[in-house]
Amino acid sequence: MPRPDMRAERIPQIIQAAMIVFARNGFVQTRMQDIAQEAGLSKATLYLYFASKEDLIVAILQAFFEHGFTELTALLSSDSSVSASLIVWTRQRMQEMRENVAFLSIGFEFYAVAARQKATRQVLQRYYHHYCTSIAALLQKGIEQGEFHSMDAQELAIAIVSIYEGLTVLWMLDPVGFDLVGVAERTVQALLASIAKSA
Amino acid sequence: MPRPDMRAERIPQIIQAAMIVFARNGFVQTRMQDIAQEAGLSKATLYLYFASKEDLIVAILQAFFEHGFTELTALLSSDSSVSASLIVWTRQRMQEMRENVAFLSIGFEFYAVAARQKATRQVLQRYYHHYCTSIAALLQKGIEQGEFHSMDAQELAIAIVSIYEGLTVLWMLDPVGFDLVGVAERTVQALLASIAKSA
Amino acid sequence: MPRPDMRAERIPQIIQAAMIVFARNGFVQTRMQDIAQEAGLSKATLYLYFASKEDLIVAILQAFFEHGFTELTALLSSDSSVSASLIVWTRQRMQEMRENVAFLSIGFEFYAVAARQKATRQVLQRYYHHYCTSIAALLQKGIEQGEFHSMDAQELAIAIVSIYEGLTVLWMLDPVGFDLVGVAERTVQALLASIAKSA
Amino acid sequence: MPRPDMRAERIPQIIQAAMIVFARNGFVQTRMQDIAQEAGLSKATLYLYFASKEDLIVAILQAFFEHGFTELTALLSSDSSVSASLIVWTRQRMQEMRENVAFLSIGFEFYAVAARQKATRQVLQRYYHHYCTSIAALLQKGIEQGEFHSMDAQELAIAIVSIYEGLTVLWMLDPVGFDLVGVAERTVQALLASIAKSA
DNA sequence: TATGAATGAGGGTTCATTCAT
DNA sequence: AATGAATGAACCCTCATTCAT
Repeated sequence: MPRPDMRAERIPQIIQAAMIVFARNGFVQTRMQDIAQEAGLSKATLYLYFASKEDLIVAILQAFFEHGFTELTALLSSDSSVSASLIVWTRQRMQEMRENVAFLSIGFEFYAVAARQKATRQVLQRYYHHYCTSIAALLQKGIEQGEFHSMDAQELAIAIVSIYEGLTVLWMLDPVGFDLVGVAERTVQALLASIAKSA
Repeated sequence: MPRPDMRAERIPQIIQAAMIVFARNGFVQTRMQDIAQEAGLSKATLYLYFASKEDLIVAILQAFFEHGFTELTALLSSDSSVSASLIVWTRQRMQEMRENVAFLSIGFEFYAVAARQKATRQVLQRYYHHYCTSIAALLQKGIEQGEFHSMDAQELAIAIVSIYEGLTVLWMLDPVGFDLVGVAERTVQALLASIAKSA
Repeated sequence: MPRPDMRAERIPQIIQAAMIVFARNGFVQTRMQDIAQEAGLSKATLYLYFASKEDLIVAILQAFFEHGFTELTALLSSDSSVSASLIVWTRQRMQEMRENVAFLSIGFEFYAVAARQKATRQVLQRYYHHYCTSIAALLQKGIEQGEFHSMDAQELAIAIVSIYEGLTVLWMLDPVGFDLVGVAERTVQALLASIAKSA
Repeated sequence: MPRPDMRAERIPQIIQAAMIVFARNGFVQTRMQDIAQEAGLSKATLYLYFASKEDLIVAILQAFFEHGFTELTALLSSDSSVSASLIVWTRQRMQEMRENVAFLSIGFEFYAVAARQKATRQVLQRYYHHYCTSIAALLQKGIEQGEFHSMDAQELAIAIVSIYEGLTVLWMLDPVGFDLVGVAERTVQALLASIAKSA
């Protein structure tokens, strides 16, 4: 078993390589050999750091879906209006999608795995639950500050996150068909308008 | 090559069986043997009707993404208001999703394949383009009939379809977390309200 | 089981078709389907006339290597000199090779099978034994008629037949490299000259 | 990809094993499993050294038909008479055939393949062309040294090589029927006698 | 007599994983 | 710590053969 400092160097190197080839060819069609080659290591070396291909996929699952939403919760203490905050968040989020377009296929493949495998589904469920709850907290703040009418904040949060996910799918299919960031912004804007107290 | 009447019987039988096991195990992990067993046929018989596993997947791709939107275009000649029509459509569509939950994973797997493969991407792109265009036509009718303010019908259609897709993802992850049909209806309602003339 | 008259029609039809595709693709690579298609019949029909692919190959083996040498033995009663007879035979035999070039590969494949399988080897052995013996009888006649010196007729016959076989191999490899008939004639001529009594 | 020194060990080992089972069962009927077993390796290991069964057959084709004729060309500078040289060569060649009788079927199978496949045919054609040309050079030397009358050396070379090939076929069919080496020697002797000057 | 339909038994090739060095 | 070498377990696809009609 490699020493900690070696692991700290190799593990991100391998995950990075795996993501590149997984994105290109899918989890199952990607061979350990492909990952090794992309990482500039030998196949056997991968097994020093990950017990199996499955383990490596789990590590990537975590990298994708097990981070917090610090930026989002930070907006809770922002001075801006909630509407403005959410629009900023929407823009940032969509820009991020656009920049990571090369890895979108990995996310979609995780959707497919989640739809059949409980363990993966739970990871994604926690992630999106946390995500929606963070958005809902913002919306709740808007209600409390008199910016919005009273409404089901959790439900609207789900709708907003759904828009992010759904637009990403359509945009992946036809990246020049519409402006991902613009449509997202305007759609969220429209939903917020529907709950805004007459300014 | 089997006769047309035999093909008419076997092909749906095989596609049905394939969808069941593909949904359970994914395209790549599913063995032709599994499909044969599910269909109550021998492996070799599958090859009388489909030249390869690839071909069978393409047939399912078409079953999923190459039908028209006759019900949707029928709404164009409906006497109801466009808003009412769209809500009805939304409800039907989401109920359909709920009923076909067992096959959702196939759809997600096609997203993943589409993100990597141009041919599959083009099929889905055509499908969603047609879908959005059909919705946009309805919205346009609403504008012309004075039901809606003028707006970018295509963009709003994209937003609506995105809501369908995005909500389906979140709901698949947590089917008891929210009411798929209800949230969809109310979210679409809210978007339509934002363009409605004189409420 | 088909009636005799049907068999008399179908069996040559099938053998003919089989020879064409066997010549093109070899025994093992040729599928019963290929033979059926070439014969304009269905696969199952072949089995009405031949119990197995093996049986069909045996039938072709017989067609190739189980006929007599009536023309050759006829030369025994010819008035011509043995030398002249053998030259004529050589010419005819080589012309025949040239005309049946399309089927040469079948003969070579039988050599290969004979080299590994006793049963096939015995068929070919009988054939060539008979062939050499017929030639030897002619040579013997030449000795008795005072045309040739005494010599080992069987051995010279083997040499002559070997020349036929060997030249055919080389000519198949490079049909424009030399004149099959001419070289065969002149070589046999040279061998006969070496045993001719000074005319 | 294994290192050169490992390859140098494994490749001959595999080729040797393949030749043994190919000779016994033919190219197509031989399974990679059979070769692996004969070589004492696993099936998958074969694929570390040969990309396919086809590749392995090509390697054997080369081993059979792509070596030079150094011994033969060496005879060009011999002091012996050309006749004596050719008789020595004939004897050596036939003894070699007798010793490698176990592999004769491979050679015949290559004839069959050559008769159907241009690529293989070209390899054999080059081989025999080179072979005949080397013999012809010897004969030409005999002419120039006054040992032989003028004649078509290339044609006679073809005849001599044909005798080797043809006799091998007949001898394979009936190894006790005649003395391969003796008949070859005496037949070549007879042909040489027919062109010898003043014996 | 003929064949459409079906299938059991394979065979070539791939690949995740292991292990000796 | 790293890897060259090896392999067991699969998996797709093929094909000779059978049989009901």
